[in-house]
Amino acid sequence: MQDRRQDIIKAGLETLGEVGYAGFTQPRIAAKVGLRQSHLTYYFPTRADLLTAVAQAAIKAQLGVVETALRGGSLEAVATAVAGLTARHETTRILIALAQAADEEPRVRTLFRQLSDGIVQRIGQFLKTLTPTAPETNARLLHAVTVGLAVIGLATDRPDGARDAAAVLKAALNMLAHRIEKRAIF
Amino acid sequence: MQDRRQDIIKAGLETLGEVGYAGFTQPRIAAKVGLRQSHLTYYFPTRADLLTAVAQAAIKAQLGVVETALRGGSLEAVATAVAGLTARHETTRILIALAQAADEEPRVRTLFRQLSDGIVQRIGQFLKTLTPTAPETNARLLHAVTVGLAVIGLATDRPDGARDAAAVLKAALNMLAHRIEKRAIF
DNA sequence: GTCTATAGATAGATAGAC
DNA sequence: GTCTATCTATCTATAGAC
Repeated sequence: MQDRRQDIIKAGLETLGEVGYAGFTQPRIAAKVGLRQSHLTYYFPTRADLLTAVAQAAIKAQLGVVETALRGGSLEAVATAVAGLTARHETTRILIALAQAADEEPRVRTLFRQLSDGIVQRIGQFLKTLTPTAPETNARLLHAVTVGLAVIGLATDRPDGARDAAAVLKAALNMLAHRIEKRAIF
Repeated sequence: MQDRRQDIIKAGLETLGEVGYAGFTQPRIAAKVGLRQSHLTYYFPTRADLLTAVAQAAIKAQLGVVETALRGGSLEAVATAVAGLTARHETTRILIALAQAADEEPRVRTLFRQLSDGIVQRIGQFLKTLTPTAPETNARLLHAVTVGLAVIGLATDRPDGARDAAAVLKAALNMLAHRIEKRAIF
C-alpha cells in the first residue's frame, strides 16, 4: 500500500467493526496502522475529519454489498443474501456508529442520507422486477426491516438470531411480492 | 426526591437522550444532579454499574410506552401512535445506546433481550386481536420495522421524516392485518 | 453512611523538529 | 512534506476525610 490515508481509513473501519463507535479513537486507530496518534492528525487534522473519511468509505462499501445481495436470482436467494448482511455484526457496528456520527456531525449526516437514499433506490429497482407498480414506501419498509433486524440481532446476539432474522425477512419479501398495497384497509 | 439513586438514573437517561452514548460520562451525569463525579461512584461504583441501572430504567419505561401505544383503538390510531414513538429522537438515542451497551456489557445484553422479548410479545398480543392466527414472525417483523425507522429517522433527520415513517408503518400494518402469510410463494 | 481530594489513565490538538 | 514531543482536557477509580 502506498497511500497511507487509505491504510488509516481501513484501520478506522476495522476499529468500528470490532469495538464500535466508543472505541473509535485516534490512538487505537494509529496503533493499528503502526503510526503515532500525533502522526495521524497530520493526515486527518481532527477526529471529525477522520470520521467523515471513514464514513465515506463505509457507505461506498455498504452500497456495494447491498447491490450484490439484491442481484441474486430467486426471491429466496435475495432474502437469504440480505439476511446474511443483517447477521454480520461488524457491519452492524459500523452502521450504528454511522447513525450516531450522523447525529453529531453534519457532514456524516449528509453521507448517511446518501446511503439511505441509495439503498432505498436499489431496493426499489429490485421490487419493480417483482411487481412493476411497487411504491417507494415498500422499499422503505424493506430497508427499515433490515436495519431493525441488524440492530436487534447485534444487541441480543442469540444463537438462532440469524435464522430468525432470515425468517422475518422472507415473510416481509413474501408480503411485498404480492402487491398487497392495493388492498389498503384505511 | 429523597432517593439520590433515582435522581442519578434519571439524569443518566436524560444524558443518553440528549447527547447519546458517547456523552454518557460520570462527570456530565453528576453535574446534572448537582453532585461531584467522585460522589457518583459512591452510589454506582463503576461506570458499568451505572449503565446497567440506567438501562434497566430505560427498558421499563420503553415497555410502558409501547404498551400504551398498542392499546389505541383503531388500527390507524395504533399506527400513528407507534410512528410517534419512532420519531422521538431522544428515545432513539437511548435505544441505540442500549444496543451498543448490550454489545459491550453482558448485563445490559440480558436486559436488552428482555426488552426485545417484551415488545415482541406485546405486539403479538395486539396482532392476535386483528388476525387470531398471527405467527410470531409477524410481531418480529413489526418490531424490526419500528426499530429501523427510528434509527434511520434519527440519522437522516429530515423534515418529512416522521410523515414518511408513519406511511411505512401504516403500509406494514396494512399488510399484516391481511394475514398474507398464508399465501407464501416459497 | 456520605462525601471529596487526588491519583492514574487516556483522549485530542498544536507547535515545532527534521 | 513528513513526523513527533508535548500540552491540555477529560475520564474513571480509589483511598480516605467527615
